[in-house]
Amino acid sequence: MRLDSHFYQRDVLEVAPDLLGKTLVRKFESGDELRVTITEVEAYRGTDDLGCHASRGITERNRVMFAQGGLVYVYLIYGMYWMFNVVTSVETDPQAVLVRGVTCADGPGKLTRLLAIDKSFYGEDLVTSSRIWIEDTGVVPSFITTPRIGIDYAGPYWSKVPWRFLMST
DNA sequence: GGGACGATTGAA
DNA sequence: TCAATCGTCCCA
Repeated sequence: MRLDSHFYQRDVLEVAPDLLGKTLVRKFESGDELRVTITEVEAYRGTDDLGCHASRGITERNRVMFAQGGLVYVYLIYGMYWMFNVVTSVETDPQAVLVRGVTCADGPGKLTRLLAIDKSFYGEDLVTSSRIWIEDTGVVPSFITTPRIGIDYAGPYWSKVPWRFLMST
């Protein structure tokens, strides 16, 4: 069953771990569906979080983070990889979950390549989209947490907050 | 208008 | 350890 807006419009620290074990579905124009299980995510939370793109205020790139939960936030990194994020919480509260890993693709850049996700998905609504959405599976996997990856620039506190969630079963 | 820099990856 | 590669952001 497809996750609805209530699932997404909660605090990112609740949504992020809840996304583990869920099924990310990508439906192509050909009609083929690629279904993968989310295994690794990271939470980015508000303007105080120096690791979060929203920490420097609203910009052209991050504006969708300030919209309601359930929308897709996609951006290009290192000039070659698209990062797939799920916006959470409510309007004006900028939060997002970076999906870092799924079954069949063990990295954020690899999974967007596998699922053919690019800038055209910016602002896509996971609640109503016909080409990408997330389904509940009824499975509640156990998980572990670690600091987030690749954000040393965020300083000693924010670079070490244990907001990376990894499925452990 | 110009320069620095990534929420990464894969090869040396 | 290091290059690839370019849109975004910030300063001038």
